[in-house]
Parts: sequence; structure tokens; C-alpha cells
Amino acid sequence: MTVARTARSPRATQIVAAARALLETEGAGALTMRRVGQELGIRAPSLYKHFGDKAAVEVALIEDGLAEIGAALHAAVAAPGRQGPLAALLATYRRFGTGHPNLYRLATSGRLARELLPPRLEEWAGAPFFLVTGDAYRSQALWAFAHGMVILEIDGRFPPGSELDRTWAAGTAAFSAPAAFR
Amino acid sequence: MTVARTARSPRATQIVAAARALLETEGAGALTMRRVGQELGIRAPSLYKHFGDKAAVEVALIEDGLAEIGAALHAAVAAPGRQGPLAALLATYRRFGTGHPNLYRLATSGRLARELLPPRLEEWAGAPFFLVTGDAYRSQALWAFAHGMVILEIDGRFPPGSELDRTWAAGTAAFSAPAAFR
DNA sequence: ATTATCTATAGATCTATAGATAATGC
DNA sequence: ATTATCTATAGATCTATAGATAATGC
Repeated sequence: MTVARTARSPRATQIVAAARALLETEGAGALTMRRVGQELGIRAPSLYKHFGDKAAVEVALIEDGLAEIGAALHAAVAAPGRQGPLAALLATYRRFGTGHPNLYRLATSGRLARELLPPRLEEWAGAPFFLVTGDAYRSQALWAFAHGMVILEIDGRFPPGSELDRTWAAGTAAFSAPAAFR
Repeated sequence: MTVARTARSPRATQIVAAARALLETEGAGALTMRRVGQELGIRAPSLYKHFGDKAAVEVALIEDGLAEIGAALHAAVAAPGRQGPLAALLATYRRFGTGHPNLYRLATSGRLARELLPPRLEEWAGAPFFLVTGDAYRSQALWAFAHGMVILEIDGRFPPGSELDRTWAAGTAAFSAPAAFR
């Protein structure tokens, strides 16, 4: 399964890069049209020749985020190593989320403008969860576990002193139980 | 285990009630000091005699949200019924989250101002997860699953047409596997 | 011609403080 | 006296449009 990506002019690509740098290094609050223009040495109104509105810039970031997570997850299950596909998938998911907390949050929180994203991108990005469970319901449940872990971790929601490696292991064990116990 | 609640004057209680009504019915965007004042027939600056800043009003809402979730979860595991404690806990968690999506999101997303909340409130609210798993790591993993399910559901993140009852059942089954398969 | 940029600005908010005034409780 | 309220306003943003100007490509 391949997914078509949205075409971008060179300038649009630069704008998305500047927006991403701001988002990742300073957080969602720093992602303003003024700041994006500033990063590129132009005024905010000039950005509107390249993107219809601010939401379109955010959609571009979300598209990139989903595409990158998806690529990482597909690679992980394709070459899982000794730990096995399930553990490899979860470790990759966690690494992406904690490595890009602000991008992860933007891409996975709040309403998703599905109609503005490439068709099947979302489905493709989540497919590795199906690959390791072989079941639609278990794959969604596993994704919910992984998302809950990541978002609670990057929001600092686990009690201080939590040993999250062991919590990930406990969840991995739960989703590893043989079919007889489902 | 009992948790002390923050004392509130009658007027502060009214302010929190107005803030909650706004939050629950119109969402976080409607939660402004102006709108809260308007609901009570006073001007926004008058609110500052009762709460130091807007964040203090939000902390009060978060405190109420955590206390209510906690009470519901404790009641669920205390009288689980035929479905058993794990399923009862999860059903109650889901019902609260989907029944109060904006309050749930406020109480569980972003940084938590722990130092402004009653000591042990957070711990107490989460204790039922420990009661049904008997293990600190499994209880955190189960909470992550439940939170992931609820936040993805209220944010409309599952693909259209998802049968979430069955996804909840799949997760419940995973966390029900006997100890031999952990 | 077309494209990209600029300046200027409309329009929409918000939070929070300062200082005056009215109402309440002793 | 104290408390709660009001008006006025400082101060800080933001997004997005209109219209002019400069630069680029044919």
C-alpha cells in the first residue's frame, strides 16, 4: 500500500520547515504566522500567497507527522529483531512520540481534518498495529494503549518516579497473551 | 483513604459552577473570564476578588473532575456486578469521559498543576486501577489503555464506523489474561 | 503578465490592574 | 471597616485582507 503525498512548491516546503522548527523547539504556542514569517525573513501576510490559512500549514505538519510515524512503524514491523514485532512496534511508537512531543501532540490530538489529508494516509500509518495483532479490534486497542502511554508521558501525567519501561512491558505482556485467553 | 477537598466560599462555588457549565456545553474556547462573569451577571474584573487568576478557576474544575471520576471508579470496583471489577471499572471510566468530554480533556490533558491540587487526590482517583490489577505497572498500563480509548473517542480519532464496544472488549480481554501469561 | 513581497490596518479577542463607588456587617 | 462590584484601560496578542510595489520570466 502506497499513499500519495500532497505536492508542495519549494517555498511552501520552506514554510512548513520553519513552522515545524518553531513547533518542535518552542511548542504550539510559538506557532503563529508572524513567527513563521520571521523565521523566513518575510512578513506574515506574504505567507498567505502559499497557504490559504494557518490551518493549512498545520494540516501540512500533521501530514508529515503521520507519514513519518507510519514509515517508522512499517520499518519496525518489517525488521523486528529479537524482541519480536509487537515490542519493536511499541518501542518505535514511543521513540517517535517522546522524540517529537509537540509534533506528536499536534498530529494526534483534537479533531482531525481528514478531508484535507491524503486519502488512506491515516489508515496506512496505523496498519502496522493490525500486522502485529491480526485483528481489527485488538489493533485499535493496542493503538489506544500506545497512544495513552505516549501522551501521558509527554504531558508529564504519570506520577513522578514512575518506571515507564516496566509499564510498557506490562502492557506489552497483556497484548502478548495467546489466543486462548482472549 | 480520604482526600481533603479545597474549601470554597459560596461565591467561589457559583463561579466554578458557571465555569463548568460553559466548559461542558460550549468547550474550552468558551471558558473566558468575561463569559464566566456574564453567566453570573457581573463583570470579569470582579472575579479576581475570588480567584487570583484564570488558572485558579481551571484548577478548581480539574479538582472537581478528578474527584468525580475517582468517586465513580471507587464505586464501580466496590460493587462490580456480574461483569466483574475490570469490566465495571472500564465501563465507568468510559461513561465519565464520553459523558463529560470537555471536562475530561481539561482534567487529563497537558501539564497538571499538582502543587495546587489537594495532596493524594490524583493517587486516590487512580487507585481503582491498582485494585483490579494488583500490580503497579499493570495498573498504569491499564490506565493508559483506558485514557487512550477515551481521548481518541472524544476527539473523533477512530476511523468512522469503528465498533468501539468491541475494541473495549478486546482491550479488556488483553488485561484479563491469567498471570501465567504475563 | 505573473508572482511575491510589503505596508497598513481592520477586526477580534483576552487577562488583569487601578482606583472609585456601593453594599454589607459589626 | 470590609467586601464586592463597577468603569476604564493598559498591554498583549492574533489572523487575515486590501492595495501598492518590486522582482521575475516570457
